[in-house]
Amino acid sequence: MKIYQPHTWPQTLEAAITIQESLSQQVITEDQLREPISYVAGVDMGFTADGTVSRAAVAVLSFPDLQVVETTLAHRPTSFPYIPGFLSFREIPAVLDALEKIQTVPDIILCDGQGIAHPRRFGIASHLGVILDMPTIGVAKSLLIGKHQELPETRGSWQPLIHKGETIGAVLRTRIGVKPLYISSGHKISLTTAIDYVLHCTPKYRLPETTRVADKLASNR
DNA sequence: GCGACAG
DNA sequence: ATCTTGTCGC
Repeated sequence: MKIYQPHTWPQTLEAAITIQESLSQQVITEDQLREPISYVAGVDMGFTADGTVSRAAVAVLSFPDLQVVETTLAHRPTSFPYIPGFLSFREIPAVLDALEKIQTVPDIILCDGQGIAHPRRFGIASHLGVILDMPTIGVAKSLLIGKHQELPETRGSWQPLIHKGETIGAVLRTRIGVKPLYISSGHKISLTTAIDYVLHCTPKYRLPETTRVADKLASNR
């Protein structure tokens, strides 16, 4: 798919914050999808043992049957350290390289990490969504910010994630007896719709099939 | 000032 | 994220 290069990549946290505060104003948390959805994609990152090389993987699956239709990989030198709150600056460059190779343009992208459940409401899913101007969902395995009530053990149960009095996402149980997932709107999708799609993509395991396929490729296994 | 902290 | 062995359960 064709990628329109957005902004230049910052070299300081101060510059990164300026970008986040500016672009976060473009995030849309209402449904603006092209339905019916035919393809969903998952993106994930892996790094070489010494961390100097980033490896991005993209997996496009058909929807709703979830069959793998295409995968791509991209490598590039790691250029930004991991700093909580700034994950996108470390991972998006390589992700864009991998997405550029994709022939089957997905209708929704599930990202590893937060959407608007972020200090400045601009996690990696939102950042990628704004750059691509397409629907993205934040699917994180752990909490970055926010608080929530206890979650029932039933699959599909969820609780709103609250930060500074506002609902920024949801804690979702995709399987009984395992840790929940942290879901949030990335761009052009509402929280409830995002939850629906995540549940549809997790028929058997804790993580979405999209993420599992991309994960395996990114970890080089 | 003291903790918390996506991957 | 990555480094690591065995172990519990379907």
